[in-house]
Amino acid sequence: MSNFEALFDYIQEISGKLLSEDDKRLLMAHFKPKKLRKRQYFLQEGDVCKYIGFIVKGSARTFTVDEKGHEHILKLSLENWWLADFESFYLLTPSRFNIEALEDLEVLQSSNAQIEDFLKPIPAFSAMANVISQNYTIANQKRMQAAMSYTAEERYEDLISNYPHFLQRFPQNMIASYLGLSPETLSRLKKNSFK
Amino acid sequence: MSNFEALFDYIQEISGKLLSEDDKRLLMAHFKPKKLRKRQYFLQEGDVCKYIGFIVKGSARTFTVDEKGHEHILKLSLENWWLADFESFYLLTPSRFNIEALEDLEVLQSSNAQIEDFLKPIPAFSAMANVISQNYTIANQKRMQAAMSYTAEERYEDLISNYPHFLQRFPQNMIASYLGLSPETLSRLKKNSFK
DNA sequence: AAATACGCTTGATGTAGGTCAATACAAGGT
DNA sequence: ACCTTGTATTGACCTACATCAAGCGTATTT
Repeated sequence: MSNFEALFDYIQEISGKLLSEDDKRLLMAHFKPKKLRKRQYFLQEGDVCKYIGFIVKGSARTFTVDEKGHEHILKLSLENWWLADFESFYLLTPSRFNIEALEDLEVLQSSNAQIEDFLKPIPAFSAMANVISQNYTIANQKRMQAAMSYTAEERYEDLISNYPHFLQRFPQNMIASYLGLSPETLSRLKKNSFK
Repeated sequence: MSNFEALFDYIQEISGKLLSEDDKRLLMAHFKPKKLRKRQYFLQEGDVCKYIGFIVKGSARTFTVDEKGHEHILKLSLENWWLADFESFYLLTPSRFNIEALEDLEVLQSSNAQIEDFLKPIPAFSAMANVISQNYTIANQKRMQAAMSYTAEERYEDLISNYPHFLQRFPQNMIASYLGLSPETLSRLKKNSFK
């Protein structure tokens, strides 16, 4: 038995609507619990992202590998976040991203086709989908602006104030990559900001 | 009389659905034509973005000004694109962005409240909204990845292949800012890639 | 038609942050 | 308990790109 309550609570909170017992049954029938151990991949570059996952427990990173072999983390994800490469998921194209568990991971996953099945019948779910897509658009806009206008130090301070728990959950080299910095630079930057 | 046909065509093409005559009347009643001359602002930093605009003719830039007074262009927009700071528009918070006409601009604009009025009644419109939000998410993901993983030159080549018409419509210094480069760097970069 | 502003290029110089390498320590696996 | 692997720090050096400044051609403005 897996924790569907986390998913139900999440949908109800984000959408501001209640789920009926039928809704819940429908969700339980279409979302499958899946466990990944640390280091396992939820998605590998080149594969189509067939599933979207809701994180019940654990953490993950979404990253690319460039031609020089360097990794770039685009997203760090925790409990109550969705896990997917949306481009690949929506368009069914091969993904350029890897998604890897950073801690043992429990997700509830569902396929593109199945999601369509309850977008219409469950009003709370489609309301949630709309809110999320708004939030994503906003977050992306902010992140893009930060990447363009802020210095490394400002971006780090931004992270501290917006996602303070990241510092506890993710090692510093992951944070550095997420900020677009080398681990050395982040280390130095922290030292200087403390004097 | 203004060109609503462009808007109708756009909605129908993106959504894959037809608009009824009633739909069209509803849209015409709620979207108002607005003209801006080159250099005029569609949105100013600090104001709430009350309107979303559909560009019928012309072009615009969305940019921020940092504390050193430097401008950073986040978006360049042309015909058949939507114009808004979605964060401000959705949440009704003061915007950090400016949106300025780069050429004489004709838009069809509507307020947040009015948009809600036809999200439900016009199926083609809500289908379009969903597709657009998907496209935005995808485009943002790509852009973020490009900003993190690519060099200046790669980003420029990316732009050439994805938006070749940008080079005709926007001056080079705007392109540079959009790519996160100084105008001098872009100029040099072009010279080198031609040998 | 003159005056002004704007956009592009080129050169000289500056700097934020990357790369490489060494060390130290903590954590997991067997 | 040992060995391996991952993570953080620090120093020396490097590079991509920014900044500053000057010159030039082409639009705009008056």
